[in-house]
Amino acid sequence: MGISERKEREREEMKQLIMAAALKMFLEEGYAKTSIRNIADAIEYSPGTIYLYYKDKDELLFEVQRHAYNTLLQVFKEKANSKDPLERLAQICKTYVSFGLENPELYDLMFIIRAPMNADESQHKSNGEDSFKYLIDTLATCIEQDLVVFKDPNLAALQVWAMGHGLVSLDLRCRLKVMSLDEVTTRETLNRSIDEYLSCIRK
Amino acid sequence: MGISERKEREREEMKQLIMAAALKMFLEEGYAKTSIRNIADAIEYSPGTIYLYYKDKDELLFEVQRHAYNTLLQVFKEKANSKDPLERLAQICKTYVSFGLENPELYDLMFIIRAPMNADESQHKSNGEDSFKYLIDTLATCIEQDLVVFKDPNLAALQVWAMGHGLVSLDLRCRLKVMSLDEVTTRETLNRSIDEYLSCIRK
DNA sequence: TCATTTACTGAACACCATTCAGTATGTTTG
DNA sequence: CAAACATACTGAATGGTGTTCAGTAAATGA
Repeated sequence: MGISERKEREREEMKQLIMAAALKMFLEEGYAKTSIRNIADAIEYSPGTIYLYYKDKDELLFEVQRHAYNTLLQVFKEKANSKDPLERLAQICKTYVSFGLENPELYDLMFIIRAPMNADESQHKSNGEDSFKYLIDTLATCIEQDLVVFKDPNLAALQVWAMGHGLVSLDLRCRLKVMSLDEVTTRETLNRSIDEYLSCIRK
Repeated sequence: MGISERKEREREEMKQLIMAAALKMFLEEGYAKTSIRNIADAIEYSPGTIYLYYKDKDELLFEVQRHAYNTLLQVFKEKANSKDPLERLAQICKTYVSFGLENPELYDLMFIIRAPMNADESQHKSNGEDSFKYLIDTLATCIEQDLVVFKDPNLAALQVWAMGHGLVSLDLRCRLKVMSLDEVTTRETLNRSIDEYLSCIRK
């Protein structure tokens, strides 16, 4: 009997419907300003229904994050695929920063917002791991070929990520105001910082 | 007549009372979980009273931030005051990271939380500027004495800050889970990253 | 002493996330 | 086919939130 299969499929479709609406509204209005009621309104169901598919608002955010991490990985595979590992590393960094600046709300959901990485310990390792692995692998190749000053790919990846995330998140949180540079140059400033940093770690 | 002076003083004391209670509760419970009602309860006033002294919850947060930035600057002056500019730079970085790890809630309020830097454009330049200037000055001295690879103190400060902030905020948001290192070594890992980075930018 | 200003209250408003008794529909079983 | 059961969904209710504002009581000034 294919009924239970159909039910399962319908359930998955419903989860997708909710997730898509949530994503859209998170991006347009931000996580905090998007209420379960709003999402329910948007998909023309009652608020209670959403709780039949997601435990709470955080679980919904978690689902959206998973989606976003996959997106980032896809972008990496598209725009950071040079054969030359050093070049690829540069592409990864530039792509990461562009991604953050062009999708500020999405970046927020992925890397800055509090919930739900803190509470829920179990599953999250898998979340975003692939994108991070993409960076680690590239750095491992760089290290193998003796192109960078690093020795441990993990530590190297942490450092590179920290630099990228630091630049993007300081900008998104308007902490670059203290530097008083006009908006047009913000992006250029960040890119120059990345370039300077990369030339530092190059051997 | 000293009445208006006394009133002014009393007003300032009341603002301090509210701010102190807010800070305490922000640190203990976090910004989001601290309600105006809770603060009012703590100081034994009605919720409405708080709005006679602060426009809204964000303005209260802003006041707390101002306080926190001053604290950070004091810590810098205490623990990062070596005569040798390179040494001082290292001290600043280490102090910054320690400050973040030891005061996670405070760090959150200062650098990660959304409100209110975004909305309110006017005053915030002054906020935290002093601490940033402390870093810029140190880097300017390093550049003068040709000790680092940088040329522009502003860009240099941005990069150093980004690295520090990146490391701390990724840790606070549990994004280092992807690296699966035991807790004891987290701090050591961050310190080693800082050291490695500093040796990169040294000439 | 009396009018006015000031400080404060706390109920009310419009939201929020979440729960759950109740309903209505789809599915399985006798 | 009908009755029993399972599933999907509703929407009102609970206990919270930030914020406002009419009303009160005390301090001040005339």
